[in-house]
This record gives sequence, C-alpha cells and structure tokens, in this order.
Amino acid sequence: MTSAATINDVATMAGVSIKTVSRVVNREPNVSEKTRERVAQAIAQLRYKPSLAARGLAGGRSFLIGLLYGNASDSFLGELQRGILRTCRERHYGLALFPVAQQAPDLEADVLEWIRSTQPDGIILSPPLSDNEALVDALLKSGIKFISVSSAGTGRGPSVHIDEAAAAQQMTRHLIEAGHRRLGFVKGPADHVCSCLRFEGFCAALSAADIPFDDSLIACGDFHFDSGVEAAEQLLSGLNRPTAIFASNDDMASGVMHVAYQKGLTIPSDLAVAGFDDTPVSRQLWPGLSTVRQPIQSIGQTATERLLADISGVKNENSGNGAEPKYRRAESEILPFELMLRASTKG
Amino acid sequence: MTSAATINDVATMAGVSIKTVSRVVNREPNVSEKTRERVAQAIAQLRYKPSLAARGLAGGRSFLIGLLYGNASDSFLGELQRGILRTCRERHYGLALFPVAQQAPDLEADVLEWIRSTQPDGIILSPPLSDNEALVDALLKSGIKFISVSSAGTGRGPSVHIDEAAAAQQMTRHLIEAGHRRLGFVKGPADHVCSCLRFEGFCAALSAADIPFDDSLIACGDFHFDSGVEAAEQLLSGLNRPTAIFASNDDMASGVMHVAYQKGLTIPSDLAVAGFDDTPVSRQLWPGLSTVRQPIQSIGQTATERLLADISGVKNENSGNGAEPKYRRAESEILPFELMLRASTKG
DNA sequence: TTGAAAGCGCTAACAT
DNA sequence: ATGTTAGCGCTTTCAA
Repeated sequence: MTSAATINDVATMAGVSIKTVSRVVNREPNVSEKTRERVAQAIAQLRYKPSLAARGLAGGRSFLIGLLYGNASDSFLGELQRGILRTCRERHYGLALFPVAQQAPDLEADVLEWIRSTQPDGIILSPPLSDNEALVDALLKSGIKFISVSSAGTGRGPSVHIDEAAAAQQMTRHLIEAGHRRLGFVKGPADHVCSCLRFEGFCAALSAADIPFDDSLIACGDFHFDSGVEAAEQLLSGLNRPTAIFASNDDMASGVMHVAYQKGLTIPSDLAVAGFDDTPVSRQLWPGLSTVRQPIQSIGQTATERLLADISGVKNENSGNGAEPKYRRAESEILPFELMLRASTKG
Repeated sequence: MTSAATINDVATMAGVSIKTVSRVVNREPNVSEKTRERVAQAIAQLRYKPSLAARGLAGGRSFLIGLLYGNASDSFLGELQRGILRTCRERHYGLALFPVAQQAPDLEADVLEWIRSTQPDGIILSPPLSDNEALVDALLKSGIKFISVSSAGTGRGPSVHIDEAAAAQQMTRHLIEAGHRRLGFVKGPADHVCSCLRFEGFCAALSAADIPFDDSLIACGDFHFDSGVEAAEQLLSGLNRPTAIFASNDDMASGVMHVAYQKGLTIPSDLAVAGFDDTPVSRQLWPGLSTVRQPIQSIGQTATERLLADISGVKNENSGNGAEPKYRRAESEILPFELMLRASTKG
C-alpha cells in the first residue's frame, strides 16, 4: 500500500463499518469496549489519520480552532501554542493562527471577516483581546464558541486563568516578609484586566500588613522593557526610594533591574525586584528574577479541551446513568500558580 | 439566502455548469471571455468563496503550508511565524504547525505521516530540522516541495538564510579590534550546520588577525542557557582565562554572563561577551549583549513566497511565447545580517 | 468551448 | 451497539 490509509482501510482491517471507525475517532458513545479496542489497534497499525478536508466537507465543520492574539510576548505565545497543539493533535483538530493588529480601528470587523473565511469551530482568545469588550460582544453576537485564556476578561464568557490577584498578593507578602516596607509597584496597561488584578493583589497585601499606600511608589508601564526602564527611573529618582519594586511582568522587571545597575544599586541588597510571568529571561538575568509562574501550557491545553467539549459536548452532556451533566463546569477555570523565588528578592 | 453560496449557486446564477465556474475560479483556459465575465459577476454578487475543504478533498491540495520546527526558541519561532503568516494571508494560504519531537526515533516517519494526514502543499523547515539528512532525504523522496529557513542545511534543497560564517567572523573581528587576543568561543550542537559555520567564522577571523588557535579556549554547548553556564565555568576556571567570550547564541551568552557575575568579573572590562541571534533577552541583560541580528521575519516571508512560487509555479513557468522559465532562481537566497553592538563588548 | 458523471474521505440521519 | 445510505462542494476524467 503506497498511499495513506483511509477510513475504509481501517474499517476493513478491524472488520467493522466505517461508521464505527468514525465513532471511535470522534469519541462518540455507543461503541463497545472490545470494538473500540480493535478499531484503535487498526488505526495505530495503519497509522491512520483522518483527513481534515473530508471531515470538514462532510460534517459542516472545519475541525479547526482559531487562536486570536495581539502583541503578547513570544514566550507566552509559544507556551500557549504548545499546550493548544498538544490537545489539538490528540483530538485531530487543526490550529489556525490569527495575529490581530490590536490598534486596527475596526478590529471586530477584521476578526469577524476572518472567522467567515476560515470558519473555525471555535476560538481561543488570548490577552489582551479577551479584555476587549467590543470584540467579546461581537463574538457573543456571532454565536461562535470561544474561550479566553490567561485572563478573566470581561467576565462574559468562559475562561481559563490563574488567580492573578492572589498571585500578586502572595509575591508582595514575600517581599514584606523579607523586611521591605517601602514597596514600589509598576503597573501594566490600564486596559488589561490582569494589570488591575495584579495591582489589587499588591494593595491587598499592603493593607494586610498595615503598610500605608503611597502613591509616589506607583508607576505605570505598558508591559514592555522600555516602559520598565522609565518607571524605574521615576521610582528611583527621589530621595525616599523604595527598597523593593514589584513589576507587573518580567519584561518591565528587567527594565527596573537595568536602571538599578545604571544607578549603581546592588540587587537585592539595595533593591529587591520581582516580576510576573516566569518568562525565560527571568532565569537568565543576573541575579535571577523572582517571579510568578503561570502554567501557560496547561492553560492552553485546558482551554482547548473545554472549547472542544463545548463544540461537540452538548450531546455527551447527559451520558449514562442519569448523573449530572459532565460539561457544566463553572464558566471560569482557575489553575494554580507558583512563586518562583530567585536571587533578586533574597538578601 | 442564509448560508454561504456554493459553486452551484454561482453556476445557476450565471447559467453555466459548475465545471465552467470551476474553470473561472482556477483561471483555467478554454473559457470564452463573455462566459468568464458572466461567471465573475455572479461570484462577486453572491460573495462566493470556494470552500477550502471541498477543494482540498477533490483536488488533492490543501492550500496549506506546513511549518516544521523542533525545540527552537520562542522568539525565533514567533518572528518566523509572523513573517510566514504575512505572506500566507496575502496569498490565501493557511499555515499548519507541526512541532516535531526531535528525539523521536522515527522522526521521518512522523513527519511523513503528518504530511499525509495534513496534506500541506509545501513545507517550511526550520533549524535544526533542516540539518537532518535523513529527514531531508525522506522529504526529497516523497516529492513534497519544501524550503529551509535560517540554515543552509545539507545543501540539498532550497533555503533562505544569512551568511552565518561571515556574521561570526565579523563579530569576532569586532572583538579583536577592541583589543582582545585571548578569545573564548562556545560552540553550539555539533549536528547543527549553523554551529559549525559560526565556529568557522570565528576561526577565520582569528587566523586573519594572526592569532593562534587555542583549543583550551573552546567549549561546547547545546544552545541552552545551562550549557552556557557550564561552558563559561570551564573557560573561566583556568589561570589564563580569555578576555572575551563569543557564544554561538544569546541564551548561552547569557549563561556566560551569569558565571562572570558569580566570579565577580565586570563586563565588559574584565570580560567581553558576545552572542548571536538578537533575541529580546540580549537587550534586557545588563549590560546589553552584543549580538548578531538575523532578519527572521524577512526570512520567513521570503521563504514562503519562494515556496508558493514553487508550488504553483511550474504551470506558469513556460507560459506564452517560449520565454525563459520565471522561477529558476538560485536554490539558496542569502539575506543580510546586522551586528548589534551593545555594552557587553564595549570597554 | 462546454458539460455530465464519478468520486475525493468523511459525517449525519436513519436504519437495524 | 453497529451498519447503510446519502450527500458535503469541489475537481477530474471523459464526452459532446
């Protein structure tokens, strides 16, 4: 046999009809364990892979999910893609990428047009697109299934993310426990929900420790390195400078470290620095940057699984013995984060 | 009309058979100008878009190009994807990602299988896959069109890349001109063609400056941060340590910087450090890392354009009046690099 | 220059 | 729990 195996080959080999093969491939119910096993073996042996084109044509679905993203960092997107692709591969789905020009005036129209031409079965929204009210509205109205990752977004759609506020609070507490009382904070873009949550967590930790909030210790950035530099220059210029700075992400934190070096400050003895995201750079900096790790791959995987369940899930929902529906989970799924404590905060 | 128009709708509206519509859509010959006109109008009026799935199924093409990649860095892959997607979007092609498990025993089989199931019309090979002889052989044998990016590869297929050796030579010359005579070098993985080329460039610069080659100044890494750390520990442990270290990529260079800090060396006065790739980290480190910038986005774009030309080019090749074939360019296309000189090499 | 018919490989609706 | 039958929208013969 020279060309690729088709569903017919599998059916013949397993001694069943092609429909049964289809059931196994699509994880539909009503296949006996024995049959499923036999079919699975034939599939493995023939190295059968269903043709996306044929499935799409016949099923009116594209077996494609779309990933919409703005100008997030490459490491974030890379991790996210890995997670998504893992699930996609298992489930024989394809991934269509749509890098959105965030500043486009008619972003929603662009996205809708892309959806029309690509016809993905569902969409994953990565931040900060998930925070865009107009876009979410348009998506909701269009009826396409979607899920947000790494952001609670506007709360009007399902999402998979960590508890950003709790993470920021915990990191802040770590700094406070290290003896810091003058804590600087570099905010992210105001229109990112996660920026706000991280700031809230910071404030919560302060007030829990009875440290008065000092507005002069707060600077604003845009999540990029350069804005971290600017923020640090502002925060470190006064006489009464902070002894620790918590930046809302690693790129800005690395900017803070840059300025500290320029000013001849030693990290962490003169200035402790913390970031958020655990991007690769946090290990590579000297000293290593303490930061918060999100399980981005898992987030991608989980989001994809939930999206696929949503797409084809309704039918499986009340499977079996009158039990509760399986897919009616909470709209949002919260995954655990982890504090990565490195030398930048340890005296 | 609620759902999208199909070829039948167009045919009915234009009063022709679907085959004629197909001819018009695919710009095939043997359609009278009048008919073509009429069909074109119907297409415009119905906003007809041919279904990729159906075209793929029937025609054996997918209008998809595949991107194969191993464990390259996220910033590299991100840039590459941006370049590729730009061209894809213009040409109405989709992009299918295939992250290859490099250590897989039957990598070629995996890839071939993926090709058979996804049926991309062409493939972009990113390093180090382009250096895998067995894989390239398999691809060549399978007859699928492909092109390598950022690596001359084994030289048995088209590619788009920079002149790695010249770049490494130029960076080395920069170090020599800064007064360094004891130059350390951290090699990349031996099975990466670009590792070898970068090393060759280094050696060429040494001999051009009449600096004797010293084997004790050469260490081996695997392109990852940790291996840079190990390499630096080795290179900086002896008494007669180098005054400059050129690492084959930025991640390893950052490892070198880490060790320098640990040993209390000041960069660049005690030790100059240079990297390769101009990943974002090179700016974020302190001091900024001198490195070589590849135009990765352009490489991606160019490769995609050439691949698509190759895919659909054959039929256009001898169009009309016996002119020369249009697509017979050189197999390899060399794009310019750029030295990014930052503080890590400037006294 | 045009069209009719036969699939491509799969899923959906309806048997059994 | 499994099979049968009709297509999905298009391209490819091959015929007119």
